Amino acid sequence: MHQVVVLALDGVIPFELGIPSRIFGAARGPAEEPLYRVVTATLDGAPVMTEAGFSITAQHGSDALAEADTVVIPPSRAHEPVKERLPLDPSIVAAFGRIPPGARIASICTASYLLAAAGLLDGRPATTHWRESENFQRLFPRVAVDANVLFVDNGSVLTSAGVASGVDLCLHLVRRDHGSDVANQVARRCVVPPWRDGGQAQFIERPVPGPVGATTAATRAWALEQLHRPLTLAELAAHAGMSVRTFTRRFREETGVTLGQWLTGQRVALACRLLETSDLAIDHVADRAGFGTAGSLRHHLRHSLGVSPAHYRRTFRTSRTPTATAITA
DNA sequence: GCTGAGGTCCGCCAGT
DNA sequence: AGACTGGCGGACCTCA
Repeated sequence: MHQVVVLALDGVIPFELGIPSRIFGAARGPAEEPLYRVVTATLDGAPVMTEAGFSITAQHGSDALAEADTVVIPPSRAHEPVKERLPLDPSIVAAFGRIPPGARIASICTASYLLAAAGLLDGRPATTHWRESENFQRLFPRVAVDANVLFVDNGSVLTSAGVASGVDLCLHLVRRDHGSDVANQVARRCVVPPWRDGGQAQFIERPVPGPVGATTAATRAWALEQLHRPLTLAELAAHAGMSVRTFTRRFREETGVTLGQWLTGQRVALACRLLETSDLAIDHVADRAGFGTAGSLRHHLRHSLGVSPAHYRRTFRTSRTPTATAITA
């Protein structure tokens, strides 16, 4: 079973600490079987004092990280030395070293400081609590900070904005692993919205070409300008100066997804932006985002976000407020 | 929801 | 020998 390890560091904030076990723990398969095992660990297995003044006793030490498929780090006081430009505590570095190479690592709120200090966010987009974004960007110029999103998914490394966006992040991971239906059920069980209303982008998915030096990066950037028209594998391979086979292989290695999945993800994101910011008819949105028909757009939007285009637009537009940025705080 | 055409993905394998 | 490339073909997916 997929194992989620929540790493509770000294001074952890109890609210965020509880989010992963609540969300992942509520995910059920067709026969009501749990889909995740969630365990909480501390660095040495000893109790830690929370930011709320009570201590918690976890049943695992950082050795549990070696068995993790997903590691979630809630915010704590542990990032304070990083803000003073001190190196990451060796015990945290050692704990990170135990995480298997294939595992995902996700931070909630200011825990993104720890991921950045460990170099996991270099050259990648990320987010953090909006009040910290300026300072974060100053400390980590190699990270592309976006304070206007609820979370950023880089495939194996994920960051979320303040506090409750941890819920959105965990729901996103459930959706990624098991689809919208399971994620929506979790949301219903936990009485939270399956996706968040708000005056800012709901999420971004691999928004920029991947690692620096990636050989398909220029072609991906080029493709982003051409989303409105049909793009074929052969055409993109030719643009990259590779055979179709090599391009397919490189693309998978560099992005973690296939070309088709990536294109669909980018087109869904573009359609969402058009739905949010324009009054274009649905079939015009479909056309501009490169979906052949409105039916195709509907299919993909429902698959990715669990809602229809009209529903998405209605929710987003009616909830927009001038103080929207405060919603993620 | 079904269907057929065309596109995509990826294991396999030979060539460099 | 080992790494990389690219063609082939069958399974699978997407779209209208």
